[in-house]
Amino acid sequence: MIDPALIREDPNRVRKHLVNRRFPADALEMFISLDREWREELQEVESLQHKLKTATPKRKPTDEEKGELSELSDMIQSKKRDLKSLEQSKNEYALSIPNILSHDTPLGDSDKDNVEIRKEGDIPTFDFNVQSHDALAQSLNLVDFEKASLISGSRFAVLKGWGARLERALIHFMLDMHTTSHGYEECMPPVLVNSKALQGTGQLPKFKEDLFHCADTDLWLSPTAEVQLTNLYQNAVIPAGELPIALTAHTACFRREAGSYGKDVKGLIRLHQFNKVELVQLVHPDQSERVLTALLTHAENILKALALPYRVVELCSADMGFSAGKTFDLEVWFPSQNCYREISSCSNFFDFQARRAMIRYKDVGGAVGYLHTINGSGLAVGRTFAALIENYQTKMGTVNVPGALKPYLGVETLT
RNA sequence: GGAGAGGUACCCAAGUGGCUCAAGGGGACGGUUUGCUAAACCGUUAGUGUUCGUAAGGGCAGCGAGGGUUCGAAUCCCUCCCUCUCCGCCA
Repeated sequence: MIDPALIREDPNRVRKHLVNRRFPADALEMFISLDREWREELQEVESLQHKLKTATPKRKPTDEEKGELSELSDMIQSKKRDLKSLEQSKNEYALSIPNILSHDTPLGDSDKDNVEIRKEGDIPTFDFNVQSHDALAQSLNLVDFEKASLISGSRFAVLKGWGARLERALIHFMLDMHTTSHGYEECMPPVLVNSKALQGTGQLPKFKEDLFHCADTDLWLSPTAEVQLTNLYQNAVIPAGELPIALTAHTACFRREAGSYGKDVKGLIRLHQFNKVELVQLVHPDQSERVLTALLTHAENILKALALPYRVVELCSADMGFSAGKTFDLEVWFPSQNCYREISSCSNFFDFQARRAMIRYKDVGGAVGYLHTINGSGLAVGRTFAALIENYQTKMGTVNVPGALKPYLGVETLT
């Protein structure tokens, strides 16, 4: 949620952000008019409430007094109902307005206008025809898509044998690096979350078609551990001295992928269920810009340790996620596709999520404010798996194990 | 799933319709005393959200959440959530 005071004081600035995002302004305009109406009603109700409070005697009132007070009380009650419904729809619209963009966000119309910041690592050259990761994985018996569709349908995978081992090794390796070298605390949260948590990080109310919902309950399959880790602190007031809070978790993540028919239908790139190691930091507002850079480095360090070529891309105004104010994507090289594909997305949300989830900090002086949240994938495990086997494939159709993973896998080659 | 007991502020806790604009402890903070500490004593401890106001400063809300009854609700009624104990089932 963006600061309602900002909308009241400078609506044009907010309108401009929506234009830059190529985002419709309906919700904003509705909010502005409902908010005005709500505040007028609120003042009236409160002054009537004050009147009732001061006029109510401490002892049994006379019948005459009772009549007057009763009338006043009825009026308050009906006005309160109006106020409540105004407030509800006002809040609904407020929750549907995306975050303000960072001052330095590049402007653009689509993902084509994202800005490449730098490239890292050497793109491997092959003196044979490279195989796609799904062909490789199937020929090496690392994964079985047919069996997965038998039990779960399309866009699921069963990892087997060395495939399962490799996935587990990657998770283990990533968590080890983030906990021992980058200072994150490891967490194992539930993967079922309630709608309040999803609202806190911005998945609800707008994007429920992207989520799996458990029938007859208020439980949803979390699409990213960002939801769990960030919302651990909902309604908290954290002493500034305890910041930053840095958490990492491996979880399964679940996405409907509605509207992505025909996209990445083969392989491990786009599944309904995938593993991800997530990085989340809760920081003092002064620190968020610096911490985003640091967190990006933490994600990059995984790619560097695995010696996978990648590039850093800054998202432009039109491609930015709903809750994010500034985002860097990491894109890893896929030899078979001859292009870079997203493997991590690292964002600064400023106080947007903190406002929704009511996560605040308290300074030594006692001043309370919304803190900033930052998160990123460190990394998407399935995509790392896919990139790894493609980049490390050999002429014989086997896969060399990168040095960093040998302690976890105990073999030099997957055959 | 069945049966019971709970949820009050940083913590413990009193409080079954108006004498409570939530008692009393503990802790924390400030002070008196003191060579220093402790003890004792005195004081502060509702934080927060929201709204009005340039501000100073008002108002309103707030006893797990949401509704209701009432002139008036922590207290009565309804729905829901969470915690604990026992039973059943289960990895």
